[in-house]
Amino acid sequence: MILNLTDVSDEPLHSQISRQVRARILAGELEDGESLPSIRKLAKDVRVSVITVQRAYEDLDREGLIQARRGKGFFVTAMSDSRKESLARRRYRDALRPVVGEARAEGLDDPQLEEIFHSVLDDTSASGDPL
Amino acid sequence: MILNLTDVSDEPLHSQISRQVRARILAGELEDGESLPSIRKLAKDVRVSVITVQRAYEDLDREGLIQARRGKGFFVTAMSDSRKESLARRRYRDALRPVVGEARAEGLDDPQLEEIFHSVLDDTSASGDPL
Amino acid sequence: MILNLTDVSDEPLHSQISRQVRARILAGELEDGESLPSIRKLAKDVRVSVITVQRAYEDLDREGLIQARRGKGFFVTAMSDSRKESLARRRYRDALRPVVGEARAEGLDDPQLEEIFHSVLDDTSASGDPL
Amino acid sequence: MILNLTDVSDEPLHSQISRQVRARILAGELEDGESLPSIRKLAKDVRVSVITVQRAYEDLDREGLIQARRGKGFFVTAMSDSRKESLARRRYRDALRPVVGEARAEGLDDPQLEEIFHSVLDDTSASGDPL
DNA sequence: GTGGTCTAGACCACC
DNA sequence: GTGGTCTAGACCACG
Repeated sequence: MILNLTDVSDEPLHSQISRQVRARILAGELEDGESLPSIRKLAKDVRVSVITVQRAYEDLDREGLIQARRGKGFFVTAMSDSRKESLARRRYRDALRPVVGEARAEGLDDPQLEEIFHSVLDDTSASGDPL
Repeated sequence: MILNLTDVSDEPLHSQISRQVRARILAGELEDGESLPSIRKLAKDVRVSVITVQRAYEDLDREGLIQARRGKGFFVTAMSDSRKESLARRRYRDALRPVVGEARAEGLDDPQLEEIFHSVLDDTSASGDPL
Repeated sequence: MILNLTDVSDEPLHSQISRQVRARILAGELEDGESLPSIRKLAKDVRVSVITVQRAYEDLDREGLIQARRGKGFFVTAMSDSRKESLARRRYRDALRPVVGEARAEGLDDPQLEEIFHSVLDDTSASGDPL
Repeated sequence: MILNLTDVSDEPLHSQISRQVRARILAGELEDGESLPSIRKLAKDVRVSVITVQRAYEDLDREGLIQARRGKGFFVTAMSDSRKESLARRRYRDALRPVVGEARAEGLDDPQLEEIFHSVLDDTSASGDPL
């Protein structure tokens, strides 16, 4: 598995890992029941400590997106597409709320918020994987 | 000055302070040239360490929103309304980009992103100060 | 023999096997002297490794519930009903003690412990095989 | 804070720690808002690694029993007594269910389950802190 | 081979 | 001082 990691970010490494794996699961790029790379293998591949990958997987496990099977490794939890979409929507909504709230507090009104939202949609629509 | 601060949050205290002061400046609630509470007074009012307020003011100073006058304290930088709006727009845009990027990576398409964006606009429009 | 096994559980597979076989022996569902499925057959039936079944049988052997006869496989040890009951009581008691101890440490008093105990008895009395 | 830890148990150290701290919180022995020993201090006191204590606190934090305050340490979350009791009841109930289920599967009937339950209550009622 | 736990030691941001 | 993150290396149970 290929991940884009950087240590010049505020975001902890384990969070970068879990975020990117989560995106692939929710987007359906990883099939239900598909096995994830083992902790050790992924750690080696992306050049981080075993524990860092472990924390990332732990987080996804707690979210219910992946499951550890004894002695076999981690596997993508079976979920309906609508369940995946629902999770993605909730995450997006939760992330959006404070952004909109702060922009409003800084004096922007709804038409402005909309206009800029659309320009961001357009700017980024054609780009490759943004993670 | 009244600020809503909490120490059970991921956001550092100094950042909570600078964010709320910044919002008032950009929203025009603090007049150009108006003096800000002294570091010591604000620290006392909001019950945080002097150094925490200092750090918040430093951040705003670096952004150019406030200016220190030797021996007299900090003052709101004179800025045109369009300049303020431009700053707010840029901040909003920069905050929005990764949120939209991640939601797209998780499989949401533009109509979904729009729909949820509007529902967030509606949900939060009538609320009080969201900071 | 039909067993309910899952590898997404904290309980090791071999322990799930030995637990379910043990229950059938103590409940009298397996006759004294009855032969158990061979290690290989059971492993095939329930889709686990031979070594996993082996380990389960070893545990039961050590407990004296089953006995290996050279070249013939494993057989249920002959035991009186009262002996079986006594073993079941002891296991239950040993499992109960820490549960009660922890609940007490968390502030529950005896009437509460009793009330919840009875509600659990009622809740689960009509259920099917709980293993 | 004094904790009873043993490394000859199946239970991981961090779980022993969180379990004992949890019991004190739910039993009301630690007041709302009271500060817990710092991770480093407790680690030193009970002679385990800093990380082991950190995991224990992390678990309690996720359960909502304690909260980290930036730069100040961990504090007991304010909770009503009924909330505490409710949490203790749920934990007890969840722990009880599989114990009763297994005993039933091993052939014990309700009068037997009750009788032994009461004998366990009596046996352990006068004992000191069982953790 | 797999994940789970624990260790010692380090650096960072925050207060 | 505090907690948060990361590292390298170890041992264990499980399959």
